[in-house]
Amino acid sequence: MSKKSISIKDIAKLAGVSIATVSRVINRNGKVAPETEKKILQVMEENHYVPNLLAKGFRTQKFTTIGIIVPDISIEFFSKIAKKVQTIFFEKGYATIICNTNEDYKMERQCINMLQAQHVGGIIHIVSVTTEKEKKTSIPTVYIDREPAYGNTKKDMVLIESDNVSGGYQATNEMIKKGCKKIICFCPKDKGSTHIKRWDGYCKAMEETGGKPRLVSLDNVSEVDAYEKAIELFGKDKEIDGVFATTDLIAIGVLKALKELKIKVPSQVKVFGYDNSLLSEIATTPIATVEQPIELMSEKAAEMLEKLMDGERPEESHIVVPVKLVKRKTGK
Amino acid sequence: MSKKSISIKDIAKLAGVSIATVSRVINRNGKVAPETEKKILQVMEENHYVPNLLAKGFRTQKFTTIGIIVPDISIEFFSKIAKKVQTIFFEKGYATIICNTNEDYKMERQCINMLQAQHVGGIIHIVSVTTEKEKKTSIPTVYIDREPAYGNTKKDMVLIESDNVSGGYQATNEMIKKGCKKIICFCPKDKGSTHIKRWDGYCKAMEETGGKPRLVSLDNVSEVDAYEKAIELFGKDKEIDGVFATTDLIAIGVLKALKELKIKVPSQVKVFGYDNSLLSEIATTPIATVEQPIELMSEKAAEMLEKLMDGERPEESHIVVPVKLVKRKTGK
DNA sequence: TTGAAAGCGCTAACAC
DNA sequence: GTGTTAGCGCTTTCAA
Repeated sequence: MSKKSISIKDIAKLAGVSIATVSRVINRNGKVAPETEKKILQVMEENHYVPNLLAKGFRTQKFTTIGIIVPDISIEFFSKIAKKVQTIFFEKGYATIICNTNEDYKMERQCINMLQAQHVGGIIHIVSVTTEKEKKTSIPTVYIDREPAYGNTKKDMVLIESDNVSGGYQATNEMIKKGCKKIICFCPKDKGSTHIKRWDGYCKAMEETGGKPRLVSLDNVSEVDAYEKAIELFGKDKEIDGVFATTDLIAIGVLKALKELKIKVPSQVKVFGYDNSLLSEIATTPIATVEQPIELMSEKAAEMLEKLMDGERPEESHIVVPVKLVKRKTGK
Repeated sequence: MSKKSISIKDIAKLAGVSIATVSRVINRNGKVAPETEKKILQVMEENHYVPNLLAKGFRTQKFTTIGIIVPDISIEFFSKIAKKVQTIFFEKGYATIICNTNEDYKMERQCINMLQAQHVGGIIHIVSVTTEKEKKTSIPTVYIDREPAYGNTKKDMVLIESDNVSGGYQATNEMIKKGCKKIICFCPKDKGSTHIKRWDGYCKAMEETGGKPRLVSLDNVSEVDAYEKAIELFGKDKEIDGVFATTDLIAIGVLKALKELKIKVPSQVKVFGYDNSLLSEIATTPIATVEQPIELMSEKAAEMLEKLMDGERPEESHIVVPVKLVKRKTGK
């Protein structure tokens, strides 16, 4: 295969110095005579020398690789988190390994093992909905978004999430303010902690205003299921004038059903989604939605992970960042 | 930080054998007495021993990590490629490092350096539009989708792409068959080789049928620019009855403009996008589009990369896979 | 069938 | 300022 890459030893020989001196130049520690340094740098340049990070991490036991585990990289919200986290760590000189679990706990376990074998310094983890109950590694880990199942022992778990309860609450309240009398929540309840929290927020808003929470329970997060259940529901119940969907994709499904039933949005029925995805923005009928501060969440997570990797016990282990309503001006 | 992880030496001591024997068990080579093996396996199990892949790769110079470089992981097409490639290699026991370049050649160069320093065995690379002219590494690399700038020396470059020319051609022809007389192409021409090829396909179809190719040149791939240019164009030219957009997002922008101008799709104007993204599927007016075989492209790429890593010179270094039209039934 | 030992590229402690 | 050297976890000859 491609010729063996050139090592510190080769550089030392070519520059006529010892490997220790070359090492000093690479790491900019210890004293080195200016002309020696210049010479070494020149040789490194000429030979396109790239230090072997494997050997370095191996030697120092300092690992400059970070693992990111997501349930599905092709979902906008997760890919944005991964992108941001990666960018942050890249700037700090870390490599990042992004892993997909496809929402499968077996894949998840394998990912963790693999990351452990690769000796990553830390992990940013968005758990899959089928995640296992026990913590499976001693590698410093920060969870984002979804709450791991073993979360009852909160102390030893760092979680960054947005305020899902508040998101559900605010969205629902906004519709109530706009005059909605009968608001339904479309939610896949067994698809992770976040949906449940959004549902809780919805319930809170409803109950505060004397309304009765109503759930359309979905089997998955596709727009198809939402569409079908919406067709059925709106076919028989003409009083509904608001829908809170716990994610944008669901809102899109509902929207399609409403369009087909010739029910006008938002004049007859208001629809709220969740995530401020590209979808919600560019849908021909744009949908109001709840935006999670992805950048902030990623920054917090990176910050916490760095602390963990430095051996610090963070004072707060559960950070909840605020969400923001995104209203849209729509035609009809 | 987390306690030092347990090494082969610890296992050897606990099992009362030498590290060489443990190594043999791990790698299933060399002869080991059954009971010795059993004992060792038991000790490994009890202590949750995970072999240090860093040390292993370091020692053997066999690297079981693959790098994937994409211009923007938050774009559906790229994230799907990354997901598929990662899944394929995961099953073969490789770890994958996914890197974002944000379409920036400086980031790209850094990514390559980093992957080289991490001693990845191979790279799957979707170049950024600002990519540099020279090949920058001797690591086995397979390009997907976009053609690198130094592609004139095709021999030493492996590229997997879908048939963009044919995609443009087929989409345009489809509209011509449906009776369109004046078809316009919306295309960001300086945004990579793929758009240019789609434009070429469009031109071919137009010229074959005696039509004149017309270009609306976009500054970027956002739907905003497409929207604005469409508003202007359709405001003054009422004869246009077809649009070929070189990506779905652009089609969405055009669609918005048409809706605002109360021009009916597809009865008055037909719109074709590209990529069969979720967007095109669930847009309230679904758009016809061209689908690239993402899975197939990923599989081919993985296959070629494995060959390169094994030191084989592949017989064909430029693979073009076919695309498929996705027509939609629409309301109006 | 098993063990001893060299060495992969690098850093850091120590000697000069 | 610079060189020598041990050793990180592992594989792989070579001997026993």
